[in-house]
Amino acid sequence: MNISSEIEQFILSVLGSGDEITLSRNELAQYFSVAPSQINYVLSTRFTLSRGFIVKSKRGGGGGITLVRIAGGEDLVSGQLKELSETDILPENRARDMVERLAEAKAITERERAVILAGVSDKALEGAEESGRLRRNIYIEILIALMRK
Amino acid sequence: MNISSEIEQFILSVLGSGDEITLSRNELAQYFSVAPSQINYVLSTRFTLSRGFIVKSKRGGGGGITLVRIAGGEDLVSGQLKELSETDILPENRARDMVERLAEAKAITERERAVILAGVSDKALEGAEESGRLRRNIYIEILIALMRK
DNA sequence: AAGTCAAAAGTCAAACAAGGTCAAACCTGA
DNA sequence: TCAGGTTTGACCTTGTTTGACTTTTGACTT
Repeated sequence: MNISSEIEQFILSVLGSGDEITLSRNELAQYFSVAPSQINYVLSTRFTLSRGFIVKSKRGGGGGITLVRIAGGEDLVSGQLKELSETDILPENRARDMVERLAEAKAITERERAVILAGVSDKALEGAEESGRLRRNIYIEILIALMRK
Repeated sequence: MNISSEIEQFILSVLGSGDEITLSRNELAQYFSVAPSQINYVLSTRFTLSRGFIVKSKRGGGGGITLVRIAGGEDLVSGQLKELSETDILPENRARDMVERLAEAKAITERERAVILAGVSDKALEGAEESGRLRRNIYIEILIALMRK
């Protein structure tokens, strides 16, 4: 496993089932012997909004970084549908984050998560023209199905 | 024996009776003194779905290639995978039948059924070239996801 | 109250570390 | 001989790690 993922796991384990944690970028970087900016990398790739986190930070003496896990909104699904109505294409990364978000919020089960991720993966769509548009279509249909259940 | 077959045998012997192995493309290539892309050749000719393997990979630092041997073909899911490995296209009505069979056998839940049907529906794939091939791809990925859970 | 400064955190691009693709060259057995 | 499988290498894409430089902020002077 790479260091970024270890740091992610570490943060998640300290967070436990809580929904907020404050940490020091420099301390964390030192603890893992990496460049401080690596912490930013971890935050921006692993603790994104679409994965259900908000990152707040303050610079200067006594500053720090706070991660907040946001509660699963009741109609995340229709929120995502609305979100999709405003774009033409859906890149794989973004789709993945959206699905993770549903899982995070317990709007879907582990298995459903795996199934949906598989269905909108680059692998599944490989060879297709305009895969971004297609992925959006597929995901929209899936969201509609979820909403009806 | 050619080098590709030797590499195949080597991988199989390391895999032994296990059903999963992770390897490094570069290391393996170096070990056999071949071009790294030869490993891709071996994977794509020897470790195919129809021979009972799925290949996953990740690029970048900490990346690697994982081979998974799929179950012998007793259960419905791997049976369907095998079935699909023998065709190029999957029309919507046939996909629907296959999904219904899974639901019938309780291999998937009601919601999973709805999600999968949505994902492989004509509606979702509307506008795509070669929707039959695409649908087959998507359904294969979904089956693989189901199998791994 | 204003100025200074060190202690945070942020940004960004380059380097590094995988794996992927594709086509040309190369074998080899009917 | 020649078609099909094999081997190689040049170039591509994605994900990670590092470091130099910038910005913000609170505490401490004056």
